[in-house]
Amino acid sequence: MSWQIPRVAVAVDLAVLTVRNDRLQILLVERAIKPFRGMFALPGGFLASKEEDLEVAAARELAEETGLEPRPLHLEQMRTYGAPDRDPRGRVLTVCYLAVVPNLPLPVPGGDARAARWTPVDAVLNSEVAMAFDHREIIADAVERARSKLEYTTLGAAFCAAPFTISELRHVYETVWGHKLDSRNFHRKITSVDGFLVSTGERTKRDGGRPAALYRPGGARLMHPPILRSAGSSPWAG
Amino acid sequence: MSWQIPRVAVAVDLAVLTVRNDRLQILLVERAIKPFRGMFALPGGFLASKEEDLEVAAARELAEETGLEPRPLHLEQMRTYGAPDRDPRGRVLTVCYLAVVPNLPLPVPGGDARAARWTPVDAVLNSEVAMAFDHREIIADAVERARSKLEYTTLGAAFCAAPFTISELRHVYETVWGHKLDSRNFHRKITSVDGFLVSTGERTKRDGGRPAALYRPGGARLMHPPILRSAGSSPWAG
DNA sequence: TGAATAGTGTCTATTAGACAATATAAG
DNA sequence: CTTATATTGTCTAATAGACACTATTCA
Repeated sequence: MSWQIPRVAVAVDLAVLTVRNDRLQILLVERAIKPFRGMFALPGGFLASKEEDLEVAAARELAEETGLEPRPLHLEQMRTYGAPDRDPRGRVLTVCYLAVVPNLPLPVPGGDARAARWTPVDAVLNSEVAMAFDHREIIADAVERARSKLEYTTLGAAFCAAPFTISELRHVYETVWGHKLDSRNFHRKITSVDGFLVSTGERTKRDGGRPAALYRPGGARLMHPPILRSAGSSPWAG
Repeated sequence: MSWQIPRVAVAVDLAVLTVRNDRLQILLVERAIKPFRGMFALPGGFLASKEEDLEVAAARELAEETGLEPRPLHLEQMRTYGAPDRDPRGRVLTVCYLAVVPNLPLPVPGGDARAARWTPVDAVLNSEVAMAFDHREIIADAVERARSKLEYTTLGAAFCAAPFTISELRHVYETVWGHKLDSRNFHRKITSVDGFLVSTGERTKRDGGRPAALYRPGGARLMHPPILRSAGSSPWAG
């Protein structure tokens, strides 16, 4: 079976999203080598060996390129990009993964990690950042996937470091969707979804204002019925 | 860039779904060659050349293996499967596509087409059919994807040959979801979604019963708000 | 006390689901 | 007419969204 079958290089790329400074941001690396040198790209790389599993490669790249540990709360395969001309070096298929992480300290360049930086997705989608390959379209897909999944899954919790408050979770929704939500209706809705949040019994110590209850993610992955983003929202002011 | 990068064989597989004889069915081919010979598999195959686009390969395989023409109303990339041991011949990555087609005449084997047959997905998922590779899991993913997409997209129309009636569309929903829907509420809901259906002005000639209005698919791809499958349904009797 | 944030209660417009009633065909 | 299917209408329970109000902290 190995005679005339074409074999292609396979890469794994990561769209790592977080909410940081009131903006949805994505982790980018500056390319140090030739095609698109000096431009920005998604962290990723070729399979380490012919036997490496895709998910393993994705987790490895995330750690290698960014120093991010422990593993993200959420890592899912998104889509495979395979246009014949997407890489000037030749045919490269890239299997893209969507990762969602809390607002972590910026990884320090050096060592194994390349220079990785958080960049607001708006800047990328508005073409204010020079992107390598077809990575701008990939990022657009990733953002839309994340926005959509907030509606009907518990993905939002993956943006929050546990334990977190309902306000923090709402802030994630508002930032990713780009518009304000009513805090009281959001509170009622979220707490009514079975298995989304588990109360820790603890409360925040605030500097003014009533302390908020702290939660960690529950086991539920799907939210039913969903929170739909289109209806009943005020325009974003932040 | 071509020195130590591992290169792998890339295949494209198709999960082609239709509604036929009141059941959700999938197109399978019987394997004529060695790994898993005599077992059933999804139609598909390796990239024809190192330059072939993935979507093009998917469309080509569909025509080649099944004789199905013209192209399906719906063809979308679903997921890439890449477990290192999923193919005993060596590392093979398969990019899977979900296709949805109307109830077409069974393709005739012979010529370019291999022996392809429609098989109820229940039989596959209940392990009543011997499946090659990891194709049973792929089919489970495809079925879940289709069930889910009926909720919030206009995918259901892709199961119907235009022009079609609202009853035919409802029958698709009932068959894919496995439970009855209220015909009157369904009618009201579907016709209220802007761009889902376009009336042709024609009506069916029935053999008893009021003639039904005929529609063709509108341009809309998303349905908002969605029709959720969990709520308010009577158990399936057919 | 006042400012700030968390959380609960209430009202209303909309929607989903059950189901009655009417419309239009074939025998 | 009866049977069969399509389509419209009506009622009701549940839900989403707006928003008043209470609760609990800090200064």
